[in-house]
Amino acid sequence: MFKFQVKSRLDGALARTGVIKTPHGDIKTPAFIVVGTKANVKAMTPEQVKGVHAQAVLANAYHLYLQPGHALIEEAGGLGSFMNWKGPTFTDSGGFQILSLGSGFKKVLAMQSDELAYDEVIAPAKTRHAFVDDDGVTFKSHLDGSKHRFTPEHSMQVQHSIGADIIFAFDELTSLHDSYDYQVESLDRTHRWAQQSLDEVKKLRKAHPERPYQALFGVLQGAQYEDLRKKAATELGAMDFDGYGIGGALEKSQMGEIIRWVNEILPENKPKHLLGISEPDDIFAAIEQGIDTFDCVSPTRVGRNGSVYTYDGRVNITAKRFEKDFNPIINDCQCYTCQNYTCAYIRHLFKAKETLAGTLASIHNEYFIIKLVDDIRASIEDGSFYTLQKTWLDRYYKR
RNA sequence: GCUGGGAUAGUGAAGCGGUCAAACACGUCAGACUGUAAAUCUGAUGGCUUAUGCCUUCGUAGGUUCGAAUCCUACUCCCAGCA
Repeated sequence: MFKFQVKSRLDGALARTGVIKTPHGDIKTPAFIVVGTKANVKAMTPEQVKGVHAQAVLANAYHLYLQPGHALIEEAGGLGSFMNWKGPTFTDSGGFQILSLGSGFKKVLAMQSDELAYDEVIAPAKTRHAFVDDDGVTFKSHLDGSKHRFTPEHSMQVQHSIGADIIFAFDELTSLHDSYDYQVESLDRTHRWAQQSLDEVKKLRKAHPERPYQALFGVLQGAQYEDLRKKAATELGAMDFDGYGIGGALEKSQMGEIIRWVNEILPENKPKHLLGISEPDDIFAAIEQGIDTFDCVSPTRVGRNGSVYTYDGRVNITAKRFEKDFNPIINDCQCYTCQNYTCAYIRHLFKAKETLAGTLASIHNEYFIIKLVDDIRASIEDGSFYTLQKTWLDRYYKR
């Protein structure tokens, strides 16, 4: 069982609200999906994840394949049961690791930061852990250096074993520093892999009719190029996916535009997921252009590293000025952290390297981003989206 | 009291005649983080500063030397052993 219903739309824009129905529950969209790469949201218990009003969790097939192994998760009754998360789950295909273990680039580039020449910044072959060929990717495990190979079929089998409600086709995530010719070649490969992923998933569904339906999302690449992005939307849009993921490296300033290019072409009755994005300005831009869900490591990663969201921007809570600040991070924030702890205490925990620091900061950050998306959803329903966007972002980026 | 050993920047600790404002670690300060090789990484850290610049530092006070954190003398304090 998998279904997506659009509930309301924003006049004259692609933004909408809706519901994704999965075997493990509904997701009200737009929704922020919390990342739990290794079958846990770092530094948070599932109760805490629920407490920040997360609707779903996204794990990673590559990591779980390496450890503890997808077969074990299957034996445990699937991802949700294994990790004690009762709601909907997603898994990423492992495609992102082609970038992060391969060329090793930043995924999002701010405008002027790409002045460096390709060979000045590209990871040299000897330090790479991922190598792409036409049929798949050979990975060197980041855990022990052992060699592993992912093909579209293999990724689907792994994700089938893990058993998330929504899974992603195996794709190649290129770097913005790759040449146009390479982007063309890579996009063709990703589209072949998309078809192979789809075929394999259909086969697996047929072979295991007793299993809950796993929705498969195709992933659009094409980097910063309009023609390639539109090609991706046209070709994948014609295929029988349950939804779409928009992926790839992109220039921050282009984000909304890229999403609009593809969402104007993709079938509008299918959910669109933006992979790996959660900065507030990006969230507004994405939702405005019709994104229904997105996931990101940022709230937990940044939180564990001492950075917390406020309405006036993100701040490092470890800064000296919080030493004697006995207020919560945000005065009227309803999250567990702000309801119970002061900046001074959280700063102390970070300075003392106590693990509770990362937990409290992650709780706050996840709550903050999820609440933002919840507020945006409400603003689409009552038509105040643009007002919220302007007032919210003006304040956040004022500094 | 005697005999050894030692005192170096916020802390620990290298250095034992010049290339020393002084390695390294920790700490401190600041910054970064967008499908998690991330509880990680980067930078600064004597003062003044744009500085390949100046000033003040290696327990204290003298001395030797062109030149001393490094050698000598005295003193102060610390540690160990012996009385």
